[in-house]
Amino acid sequence: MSTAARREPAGPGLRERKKRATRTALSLAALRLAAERGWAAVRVEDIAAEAGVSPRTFNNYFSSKEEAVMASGADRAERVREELAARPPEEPLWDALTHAFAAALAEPSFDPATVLRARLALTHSQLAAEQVRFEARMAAILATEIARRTGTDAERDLYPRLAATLAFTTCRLTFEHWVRGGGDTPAADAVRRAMRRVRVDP
Amino acid sequence: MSTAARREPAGPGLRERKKRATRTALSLAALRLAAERGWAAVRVEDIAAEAGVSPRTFNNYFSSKEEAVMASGADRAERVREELAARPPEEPLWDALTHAFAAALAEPSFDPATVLRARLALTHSQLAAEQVRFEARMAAILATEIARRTGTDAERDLYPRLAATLAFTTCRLTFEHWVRGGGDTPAADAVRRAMRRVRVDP
DNA sequence: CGCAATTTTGCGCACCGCGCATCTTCTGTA
DNA sequence: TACAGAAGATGCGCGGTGCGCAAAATTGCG
Repeated sequence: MSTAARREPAGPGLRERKKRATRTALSLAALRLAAERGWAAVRVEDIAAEAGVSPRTFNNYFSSKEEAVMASGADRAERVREELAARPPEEPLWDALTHAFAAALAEPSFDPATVLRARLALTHSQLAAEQVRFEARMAAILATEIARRTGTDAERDLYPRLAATLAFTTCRLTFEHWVRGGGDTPAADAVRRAMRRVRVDP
Repeated sequence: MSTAARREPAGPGLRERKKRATRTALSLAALRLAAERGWAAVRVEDIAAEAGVSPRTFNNYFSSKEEAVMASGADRAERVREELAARPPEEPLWDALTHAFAAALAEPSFDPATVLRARLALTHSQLAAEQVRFEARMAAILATEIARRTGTDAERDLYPRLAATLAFTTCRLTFEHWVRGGGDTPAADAVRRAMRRVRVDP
């Protein structure tokens, strides 16, 4: 590569990159081990070994293995936020949400890990609970985006959080149903269809 | 009381009654201790002592303190199911759900423990997750009731579970919002208003 | 009363979450 | 480049948890 480093005014340094790498490594390791040998047979020690860090380090990133597994869904949730922000402001909110959630499940970048997480959540309610806990954090972020769009207050008004949470819940239930059904048709279509049947008025 | 025991053909015997008593005692003890000294300062050992049983017995009923706290909401959830079953069959589903959930929060039998659980769930996301896990079980039951009403299949169709879960979620978010706001107006009214803004078509 | 079924309890073990001290690695500056 | 301070990784240890197992206590029934 050329001698001159590119100008990256706020580019994350090595430290930050390593941190992110370790985090995703731990999360994916947890997911892989769970898929291989079953959730009950996965110990924190195993996850740490799989990711090449000490067991103590695991707890610097996650405070439970449940948290570790579900954290790998952050990318998808982040993409929902981006897609929503990219929708035209005059578009009705629920339509925009429908597009955003469907886009996050669209084909080209579809992540098979999402199916694994859904399968695990279906069979282990503790993981399902952790998934919802994770979604609640994402919904809070999405709520601020919704509040900005609709001119409401994410703190004082019920609407933004309600719309965000119901959208997440609809998407999750639809996806679970899609997984249960075998997943032959595109998941995004199923989500679009389900979202159209749900309405949340301001 | 009269010497002759009443005829209770399927009435729960002493054994079953004691079991239920122990279960609710443990659950309420957990809730009381959490309200008194804060969730972090409650150990399983304390809950067991408060309920007058051995620590080992606690785990015969609940596999975590989180589960114990939220289990005391079972009565309310059961009441929702009963109220829904009591609604006229020709009533639109979502209206029936609205009435059922509002009735479960109606004044005369309003249980202050519900507010305590909501407060705890607001400040401790682990408890919120457990609350959702609990609601998921209740939603599955409610879904069969909905399936019967709407002539759908609780297993194969998405609709019953979706409607049940969205109703529970709407009710929970509204109640949390109500608690956050101080809770001066009747909670049932807030739930009714929120439910009217949400629609789930079959 | 006495037996069978069920529940409670004590004990023990593997695992977990995390505070603390220490060591290693990275980053900004001269 | 050299270096000092910052930040992350690691080892250690402790209190707490979840649960299997077997003995003891309690309840139901004839």
